[in-house]
Amino acid sequence: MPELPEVETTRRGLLPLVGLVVKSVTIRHPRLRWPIPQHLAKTLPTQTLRGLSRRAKYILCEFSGESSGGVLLLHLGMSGRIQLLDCNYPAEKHDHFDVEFTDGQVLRLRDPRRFGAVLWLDNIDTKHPLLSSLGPEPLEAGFNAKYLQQALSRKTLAIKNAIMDGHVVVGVGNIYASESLFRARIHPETPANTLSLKRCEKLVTEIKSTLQDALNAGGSSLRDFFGTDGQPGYFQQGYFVYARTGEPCKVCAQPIKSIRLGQRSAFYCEYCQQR
DNA sequence: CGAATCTCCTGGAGGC
DNA sequence: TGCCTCCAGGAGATTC
Repeated sequence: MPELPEVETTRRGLLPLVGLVVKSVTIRHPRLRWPIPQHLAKTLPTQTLRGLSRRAKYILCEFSGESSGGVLLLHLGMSGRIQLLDCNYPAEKHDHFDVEFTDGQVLRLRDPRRFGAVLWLDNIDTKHPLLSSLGPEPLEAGFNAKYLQQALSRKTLAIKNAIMDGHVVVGVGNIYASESLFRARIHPETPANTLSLKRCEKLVTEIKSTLQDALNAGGSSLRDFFGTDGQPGYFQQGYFVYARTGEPCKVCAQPIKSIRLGQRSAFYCEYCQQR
C-alpha cells in the first residue's frame, strides 16, 4: 500500500516528465474517491508540466500554458500505482487515467480499488480543504519531540491511532505506525497524552528513521506496490512486526501479537514494547 | 473540540 | 468449480 515512502518514490519516478507538454488526457473510469474532472481532457493538453512536489501523500503536478495553469493533484489511495509507459502500451483493466505527453510517454494511473484521487486545483492553494489542515511532514524539522508532545496533549486515544492522524503528522500509515512504535519500544495502545517528552523524542526519531529506511529502499511492498518503472519495492524484507502475528520477535524471539485498534490491525511485541 | 464508527471499492484468501 | 465471507487499507464524512 502506498505510504509516504512509496508516494515519494513515485514522485521521483515522474521527474523525467518535467518540462514536457501534454498531448492528450484519457479518462476511462472517472469514479475514483471523487469524480475525475472531465474538463481535464480539454484544458490540460498544450500545457507544460513545470514541477512535481508532494504534500503528505498527495503528488502535486504543476502545469502552465499560454493562458492557463493549475495543479493536478494525485492520490494513490490504497491500491493505486502510477507508471510511465510508451503511449502505445495497451491499457489494462483498472487503468483509469492517462496523461500523454508529446514525446510519446504516458503517465498512467491504475487503481483497482478506486480509493485514489485525481483532482484539479487552480493554483497551489494551501487553503484547499484537503491540504489546509495537515500536520507537519515527518521528515522535516517541524516534526520534533516538542511539537509531538504538544499535538498529543489533549488526545487520550491510542498512540498508534494518533500518529496515523494526518492532523498530527502526515504520511504515517498502518505499516509504518506499527514498525515505528516497535522501534521506539512503545506499546501501540498507550494513551497518546501520557508519553513523556523523552518517549516522544524516541518516537519522532524512529518514525523518521523508519520512513527514511523505506525511502532508501525504494518504497515498501505490502501487497502490490510498484514504482513507476514497474519494479516492486523491497522494504518488506525488513518488517519487525507488521503482519508477523505469531512469528518470533526479531529482538527477543517471543511471538508477535496483533490487536484491532480503530478498525485497523496493529502488531507489536508485548515484551519489547511498554505502555 | 475529541473519539469512534461508517464508508468508498476490488481482489485475494480461506472455508465449504 | 463456485459461492460465501472476511480482510486489507487512506482518510473524509458522520455521529455522538
